Amino acid sequence: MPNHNTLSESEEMYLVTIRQICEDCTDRPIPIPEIAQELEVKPVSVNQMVKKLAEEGLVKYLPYKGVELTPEGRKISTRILRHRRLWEVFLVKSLKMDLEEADELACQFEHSTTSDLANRLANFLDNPSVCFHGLPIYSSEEPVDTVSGIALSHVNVGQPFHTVRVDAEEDLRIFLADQGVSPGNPGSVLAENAFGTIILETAPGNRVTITKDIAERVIVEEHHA
Amino acid sequence: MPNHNTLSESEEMYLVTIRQICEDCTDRPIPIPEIAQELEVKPVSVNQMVKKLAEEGLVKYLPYKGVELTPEGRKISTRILRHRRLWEVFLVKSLKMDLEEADELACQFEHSTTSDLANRLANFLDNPSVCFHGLPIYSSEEPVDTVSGIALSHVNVGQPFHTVRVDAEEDLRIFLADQGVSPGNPGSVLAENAFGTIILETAPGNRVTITKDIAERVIVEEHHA
DNA sequence: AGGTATGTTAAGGTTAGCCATAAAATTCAA
DNA sequence: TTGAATTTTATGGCTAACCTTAACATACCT
Repeated sequence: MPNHNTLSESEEMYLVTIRQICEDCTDRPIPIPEIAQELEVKPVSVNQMVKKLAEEGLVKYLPYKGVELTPEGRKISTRILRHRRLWEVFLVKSLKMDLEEADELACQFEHSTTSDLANRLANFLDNPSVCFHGLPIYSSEEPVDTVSGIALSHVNVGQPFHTVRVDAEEDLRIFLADQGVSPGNPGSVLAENAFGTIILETAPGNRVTITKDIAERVIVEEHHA
Repeated sequence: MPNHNTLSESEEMYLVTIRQICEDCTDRPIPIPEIAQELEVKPVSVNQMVKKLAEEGLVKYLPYKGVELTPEGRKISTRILRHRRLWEVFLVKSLKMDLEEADELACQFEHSTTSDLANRLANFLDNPSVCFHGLPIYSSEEPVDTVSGIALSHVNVGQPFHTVRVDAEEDLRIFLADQGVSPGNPGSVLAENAFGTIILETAPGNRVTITKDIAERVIVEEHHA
């Protein structure tokens, strides 16, 4: 039972930093030296923090590759950003503060903000969908692309889905992307055969066959109803 | 940069505790053992904290008598209570939170709340005069010291004054206090020389030389005819 | 004066957390 | 395969706070 309510400010900083690098680029793992540069600390320090976060199940560390957020880590960083941005909106919109001061305070307040409070605040503000920087204010429902993500290898035949993440090295990611299997892209499982492969359709008429062990590394979200 | 914005949570707790005992009873000095009991710590710990608060000019300590708030300490504890209670009102009234949870959060938020923010919040809430416990929400008017206090570096030669506050880290505060430059203590400026230092007399025959950049951090009130 | 209460000082222990250097081990990549 | 990069471990330092015990010092009051 990871204790996510007790993240230090520093842990939150690391998490959010990773999250934001993730968002800028795509889903590649973030190398430790890159995080170190961003936060202006030595790589070894990042290494330790990453180890800590990994123990808490918030990131997945692939040595020599980099760091990526687990669904849990993604959820938490999402929550942090949601809370910050809600406060920002409140401070700017309701209290007419300067954006810059508001951001600073929002960051402070976030540390003491429970999900319940955030929901109340969101409601009070008429559930804004973006902050004053134009960045999204995620819903309190766990953001689609994360919590409900499951491995493609576990998706039933006939099930439509869209890809959320591809846990693989660059070559494989590019190969899959070429076939239409990349974050955001929809698809459906046409069939599953006896040789440990599954057949997808990633666009009308565009069929792709991949092995199950590759499918295990493709995280998708199923389309329901 | 007043030292007063950088009180630790514990310092705030002590200050508010003293304040509240003061309000219950009248203006008698509060004995240290009483504070110790209230906060469930040993008297010696209170002694140290009181010493610290006294150095910062927030309380006046009368050995064997007790502690009382200085105007500055009163002002700060007032501000803390104001901020807490404003948050309480916002959380309960606008966000419909339970009073108990609201109080807890209000206490957290108060630590990051600037006067400016509090004023905006008060305004937003139509300047409530009591919180949900029926306790007063003090106004933001802050008299005395702030207005009349000026940096010792700006005091003219010959001018008598008394020290109001020393905006400095502990070592320097102690050093200055040893020389007679501490909140409440009088003095006068004897001379100013070409080396960027000034000479004070803090007691008959007791002369002190300090640099101007230190003097900049000593806030005093001038004695006018 | 003498006991009790209170104050003071010195020294140390604790918690919580971060970051760093150095050196050894491993992996990567040309 | 070999040098460069990366990782890991072990150690240490540092900040910021707070609280405590022990021992000594002082004041208060009868």
